[in-house]
Amino acid sequence: MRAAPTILHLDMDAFFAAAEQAAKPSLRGKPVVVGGLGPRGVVATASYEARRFGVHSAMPMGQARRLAPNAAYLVPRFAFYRSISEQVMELLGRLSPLVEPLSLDEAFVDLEAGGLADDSAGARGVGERLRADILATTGLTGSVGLAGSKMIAKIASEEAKPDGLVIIEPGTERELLGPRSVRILPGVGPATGEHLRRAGMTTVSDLTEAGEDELVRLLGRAHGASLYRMAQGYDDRAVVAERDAKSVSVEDTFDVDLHDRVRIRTEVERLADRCVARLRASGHSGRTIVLKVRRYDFSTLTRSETLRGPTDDAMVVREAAGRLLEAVDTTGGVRLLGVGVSGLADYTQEDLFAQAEEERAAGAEADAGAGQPVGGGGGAGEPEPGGAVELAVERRWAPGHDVRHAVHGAGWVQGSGVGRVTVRFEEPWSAPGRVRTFSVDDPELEPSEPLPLVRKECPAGA
DNA sequence: TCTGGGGTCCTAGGACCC
DNA sequence: TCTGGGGTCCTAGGACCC
Repeated sequence: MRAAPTILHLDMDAFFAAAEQAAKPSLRGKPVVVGGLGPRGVVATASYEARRFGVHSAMPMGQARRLAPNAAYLVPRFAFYRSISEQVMELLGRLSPLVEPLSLDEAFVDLEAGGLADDSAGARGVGERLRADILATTGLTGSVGLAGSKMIAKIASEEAKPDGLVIIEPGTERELLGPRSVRILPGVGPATGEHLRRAGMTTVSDLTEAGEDELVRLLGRAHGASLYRMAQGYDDRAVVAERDAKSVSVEDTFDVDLHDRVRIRTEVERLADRCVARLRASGHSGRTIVLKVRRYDFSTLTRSETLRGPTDDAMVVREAAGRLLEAVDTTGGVRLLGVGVSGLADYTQEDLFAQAEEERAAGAEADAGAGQPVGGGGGAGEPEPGGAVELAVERRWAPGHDVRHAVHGAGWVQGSGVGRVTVRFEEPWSAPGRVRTFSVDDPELEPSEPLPLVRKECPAGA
């Protein structure tokens, strides 16, 4: 809590969808929906044009398609969004050493620590300059909230959306929050909101009137106490630059439920391998292996096992996940499987060698007991069940992905099916382009990298 | 065409230890 | 000698966030 609004919250506007519109001139001003395109996909981000049809994040894709049948539907391209995000975070880093990213498109910045602003007018100047710089370097808009605390800065950026800046002056928080729904407070989601409503509390001032004891009784120690403070506009959480990862996990939802135990087992092993790859890439090893299973009826369970020491050995994680799976009833079918590792330790070379040996020994004991050694021959090179070729084609020509054609130049996949792929030829800085259709195995067509959204350093006079 | 994927934090009970 | 109290670790589940 500070006397000047020097905590800045930046939130990029409809980030994934806006990035796609910036890359694809023909989509500007049109409804765009980014998300999973499979039968069980959900919306990640909807452009403002699509939101007018009622489409929003986390909505099932099928529902979005009914609401906005003429929108463009695209799969997310995380590597592309990450590269834009890095440019934005770099700009934030120029404002202060204290930058706390919350996701690819959101961050807190402590302007006081940066020494660039110590009052309201200064903060506004920094915020407006930041928005201009973001637009100039990425071609995208972001909204800025400025306040004396994280919570209020975040509420301010929400009010500023889209493409705006809002300052909430310290001292005005309580009157601002009082009449608002409890749902604007961080940590109040559907369940807590409903809980509070049943207790007769719908606005923030209802919470302050109820008092801390009542909220603690209703919601538990930590949640109740923190909610009471938030409701009074009191929030002294610091902006924290570096936070250590606590877990790494991967999960897959399958287009159709899995029933075959053998198939389920191989999927778990695949997930274990992917999880370990991510774990190692992050420079960690971990001690607790978690298996997640979502059944046909959406009921979800987790089973975990803690090893004697941290590991980043794929076989160790596979075997642990496999043991956990053996104790799970999968009759009726499985819609999602996940494998995670928590209890992370920093990776060190010596540890790993010694621990791998130790776990191998422990694994051998366990196998002897269970009588179920992991079969040889399993692994990445195994033939896929039917549809592998179609799947590869789908991935290669996924909607929204960039391509290059030997004659027509740069473009992106608008759609594909029955052996054809439709490409729109345009670049971020060109006029909307025209569409052409090719065979999926046209030798002149190949996938390519995203183009920068803003043209670098044009030669003089351009 | 009903519900993604990657995380964080909290609670609660039992085991175990002092 | 019929029943304490606190701390930590582990497991499972749930709420929430983007």
